[in-house]
Amino acid sequence: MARRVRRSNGPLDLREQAILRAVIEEYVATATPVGSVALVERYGLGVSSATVRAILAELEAAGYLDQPHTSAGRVPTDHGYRYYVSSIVDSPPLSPVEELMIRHQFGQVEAASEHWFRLAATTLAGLTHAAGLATPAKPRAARVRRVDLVAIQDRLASLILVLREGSIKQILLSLDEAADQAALSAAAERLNRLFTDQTARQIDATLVRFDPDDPANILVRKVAERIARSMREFDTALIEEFFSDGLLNVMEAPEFAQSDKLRRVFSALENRAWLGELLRGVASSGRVQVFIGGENEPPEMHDVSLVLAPYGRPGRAVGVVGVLGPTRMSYAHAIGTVRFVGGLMNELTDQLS
Amino acid sequence: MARRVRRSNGPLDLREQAILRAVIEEYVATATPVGSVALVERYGLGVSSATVRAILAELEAAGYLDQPHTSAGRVPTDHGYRYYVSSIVDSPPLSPVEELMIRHQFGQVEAASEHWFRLAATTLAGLTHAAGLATPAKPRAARVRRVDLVAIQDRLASLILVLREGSIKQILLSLDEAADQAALSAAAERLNRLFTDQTARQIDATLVRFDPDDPANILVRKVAERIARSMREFDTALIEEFFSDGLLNVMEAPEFAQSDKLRRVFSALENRAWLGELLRGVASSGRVQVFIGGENEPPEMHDVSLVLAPYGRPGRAVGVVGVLGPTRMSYAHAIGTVRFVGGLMNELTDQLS
DNA sequence: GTTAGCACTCGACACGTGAGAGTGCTAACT
DNA sequence: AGTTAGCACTCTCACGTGTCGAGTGCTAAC
Repeated sequence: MARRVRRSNGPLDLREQAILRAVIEEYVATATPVGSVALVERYGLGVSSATVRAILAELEAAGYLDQPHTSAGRVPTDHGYRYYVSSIVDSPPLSPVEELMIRHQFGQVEAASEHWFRLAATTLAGLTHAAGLATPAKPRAARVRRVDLVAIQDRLASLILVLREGSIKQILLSLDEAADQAALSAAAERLNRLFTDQTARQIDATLVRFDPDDPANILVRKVAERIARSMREFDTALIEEFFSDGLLNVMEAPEFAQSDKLRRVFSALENRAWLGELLRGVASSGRVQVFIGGENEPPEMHDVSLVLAPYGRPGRAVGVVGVLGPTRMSYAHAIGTVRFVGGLMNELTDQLS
Repeated sequence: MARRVRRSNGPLDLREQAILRAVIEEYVATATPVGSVALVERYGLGVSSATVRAILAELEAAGYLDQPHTSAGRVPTDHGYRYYVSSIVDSPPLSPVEELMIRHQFGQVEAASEHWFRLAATTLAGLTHAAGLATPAKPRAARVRRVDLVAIQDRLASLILVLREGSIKQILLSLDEAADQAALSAAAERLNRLFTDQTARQIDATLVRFDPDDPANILVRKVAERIARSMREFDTALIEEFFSDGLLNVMEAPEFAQSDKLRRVFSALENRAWLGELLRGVASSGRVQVFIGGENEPPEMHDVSLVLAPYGRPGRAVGVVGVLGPTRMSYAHAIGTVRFVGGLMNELTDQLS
């Protein structure tokens, strides 16, 4: 008699929490539905399997767990994972050893900032055994750091445009009339004097005041217009670049062993609109965020989770690093790792102005 | 009576060739072992299935075909594919429509040469429904095109090194003593005067003649050494970068549907030593090359084939583009496409000096 | 409120069977 | 001599069946 019935849908009591955690951890480790007996055996809960069964039934009724079929163990739902994740906001950080290893890897890469974000993705992939994701830090509005012009042929020049925050663009220019390296260098010098630290909008404003009849302005104007155009493109792009590594790690998870689910996930990643919106949200939130299975809008992403952290300087230049893994993922570890790598990227980008 | 027996292991006669081709084309199309009946039905060979069977048995004995089990149809061996490939050296080129599409795509990319090779990989992946591969054109010995120094903080500067053939490196420099932008610009100017078009070796030679006691030389020397070091690293790297796209296309092939073979292929691609050697060979061969299944040394690559073409200028700067697909691949189409894209990359890199 | 006991459910696995595809061989035909 | 129809044979694959075991929910006793 006296069957346990949840008195309310209020917060879970301590024992329920413990069992939910145990189910999730066991399931994350084994990838098979977990039953009441295994639970009491491996987690020393101090009660019998029958009691655990009663609680499992409650947790299922409350939507935290699910049962693939009548006589199978329980599996966490997205809702269950969400509860679990919110209970570990203050997750244990990485071990000092791991931190040192990561810092060492970044030390190797010779301060080539345009490669940092790739390295972040690779590192995250290695540490979490999931896919690592990263975008470069993208300023809200690009500013010129340095302009250079190199002669290639008579009427062909290479424009090298270095933006603040370390992005470099190389653009081929075809000129209206021949110009030697000296002329190009002079033009570049003038461009630097005029436009260093300026945004596309500011360049446009300056150009308006140019004397259209002065022949000395022709080359400079042409290049400046090209620069402004390139910067406008850069500004309007949602994500300039997007790097992922270790997608193969995810393939190893048994839930993706054979189905083509994973392939759909990969294609969905090409959907820049959704991803861009997501990343933008994370970037402006300023903290680590977790998106679990069905919480992701595209149906293809319902079987995977994302753990994302922003880095950079809010309002100036921001990027995102994170991991993508199966919903059945070690969130505590993933969150700790992503948080640390995000912090490291903060430090690194701080060095660059 | 009078069972057909191959009189010699000389070249195949016309009918045998036709049947071998038919088997391969049918198998490439259907991915299932092909039997004698299907063959006469779909390829109007003008003989009965019994005759075809006799010939199939011969081709099998000669090593061109294989039988998964007694009562299955035939499947081409690597040897069979090799024969087929060598019989289509003068493969039909792409259709004009396809060529136009490709050119159009490259037209879109705004002459940013460091992205061309990626685009080549992406294009190849799309056209062949296999994985596209590409390396950037890598000069035998890097030469300086342009050096630039940008102040970041008091003792921190960004060195921007543009190499010929379009490669750009950004390197963070920590200075021994503070230097403002003017000082850095002056140093950069001097570096450009001294070292434009020089190799790492030539820079080293020039530095030896520097007066070690002249304080004006300190900054220039430090930067020059860093430049030379970076260029030496660049020179010794087998493949600077290696880009692949569309690995997912290969996943769609039924032979890789579930097994983890493909994962091993992916890992094998990380084996830079083998791949570097292979690419180097292709680059110096000057023509499209095909590597079929077991012809690849690493055992993980025994189920895939590579079609690779070099581009660039022999002796100066060369790169490789190509595709990776299942052994059961449409070689004629792949070869035609790879050849065309390789030629296009030739045109494009020719523009840059 | 907890626990032992028990009937019940359902997937996983092994096994057996039949259909179908494709072969090699033989004997007759051109 | 080369080609073809016919046929027995082999092997895979799909399907249905039966058994096993894990895990459950329920009930009655503690």
